[in-house]
Amino acid sequence: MSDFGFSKKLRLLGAADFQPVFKNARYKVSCQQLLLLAYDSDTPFPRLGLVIAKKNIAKAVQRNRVKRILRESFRHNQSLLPTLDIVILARSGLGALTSEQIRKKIERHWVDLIHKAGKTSETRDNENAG
RNA sequence: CGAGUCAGCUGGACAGUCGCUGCUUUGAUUUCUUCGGUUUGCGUCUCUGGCGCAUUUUGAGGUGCGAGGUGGAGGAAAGUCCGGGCUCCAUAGAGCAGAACGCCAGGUAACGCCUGGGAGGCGAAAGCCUACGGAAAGUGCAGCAGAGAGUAGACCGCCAACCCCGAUGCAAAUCGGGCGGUAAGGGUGAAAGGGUGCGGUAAGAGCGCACCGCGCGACUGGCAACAGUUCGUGGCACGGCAAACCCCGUUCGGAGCAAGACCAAAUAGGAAUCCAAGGGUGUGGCUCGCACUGGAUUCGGGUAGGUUGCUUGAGGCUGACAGUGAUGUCAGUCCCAGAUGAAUGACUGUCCACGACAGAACCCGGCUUACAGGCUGACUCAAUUU
RNA sequence: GGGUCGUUAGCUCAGUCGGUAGAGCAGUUGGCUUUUAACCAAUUGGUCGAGUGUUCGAGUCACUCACGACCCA
Repeated sequence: MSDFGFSKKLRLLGAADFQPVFKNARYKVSCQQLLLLAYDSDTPFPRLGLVIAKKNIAKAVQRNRVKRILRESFRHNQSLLPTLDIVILARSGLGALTSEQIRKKIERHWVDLIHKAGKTSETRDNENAG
């Protein structure tokens, strides 16, 4: 397996994978058009799930475009990410942005997520040690 | 040249790197799993053998993994407006109700679609548009305005012949009034009960006649709708609205792949058979019919999730033949998305006309709506310009 | 994906059989009251979601489109 693949192992499949992330969303990163939720994964690699509601992005072409950009960005940056189950929710207005704008937004969110996960894991390690 | 009409095609191209997914070939025999053989041991029985359990080894297949090959959104995939296939409800049947359609003929699996023809309308033409059956079966509707709105109607106007009264007059007659006559003109309205002309008359009027229009009948042509420089006949009797009810003809059972089938954690709400009642439910109502609720007896049911349905089909392409055409028949050839938290993309480079609307979700046939541009063919030409 | 329904004043809703679109609340003005609220009176405000058609005339009838809501494993 290369460092840039995106097989079914790296996706969240079914409600069983999604529910823990929604219920105990330890890490949250958001902006006006995007919301990222994440929780520690059971697997030794990060996993991605997308929730793109028809209500928020009406046209199928726009929904497909957004999903492709988000998946592609995850695929390229997966080796940098901590081992989390990540759910990305689209909010209304995302479909109006250009592909370049969405790519920049999600890359900024990856960085934020790495920082947050790093800090909390440190504090947790300290608690465990003490 | 330019303007326009119709029909059809196309919907950025090429190269490299990375990525997703179906199918297929192949590798390693690492994960899980199904079926079969083999070795050894134990148990058991109807004991030269069979069966069961464990174990050894091996073959075939599935699944996951690696590598290679190959396929991977649309003309509208959309809206869900119609029609089918398919699936379940009884095998989808009978009557009523309801709905849809509606010039004629043909095509089709079927249609509200398509083709050809007719009629009416628009245009200079090519051509385009039309829910286009019946108002001489019935019931209705038409506010306001207007005298009158449907087997008509005297507001203004026109007339004063006939009849009656009065005045003048010898009388003829004239004037005024009454009883009236009149649908040509004005006015109202969306709509006022054929049109034009001549005759006729007190003034008028299909009252009469001619022509036009209309109705009915015949004849001719056409499968028919319908048409006619045809003939006869009727003074016209028959105004509009059925996207008002309705009548006539034709068609239609209901629901949908989230249909349905299979495997099945959890949980216990059960399932099958028999019996009684005819209340409740079912994908519109009633009848028939089916299932459930109730009681008894006997043992298995099926939510999350998964698998399947799932792509070879009224299929595409090419040719021949039949037909004005839609289309059909025959022959050859091809396999052309099948995802399921949901694939067909990202980046880089080059080129040009600098890329619109937009993403399959069971599958087809249509219709409708959205759409940057580009290409091809056929046809028309009034005015203007050359 | 499939099915069902809705759109009328700033808001919540009427509008039967086609004939000049109403009610309540809100707003504005005036009155009452020392003032506000309440009350009383008057008044403003509508391309009837968009377009096309039928009709003399459409909120209403028909068709096309847009937007919104709900249901089905």
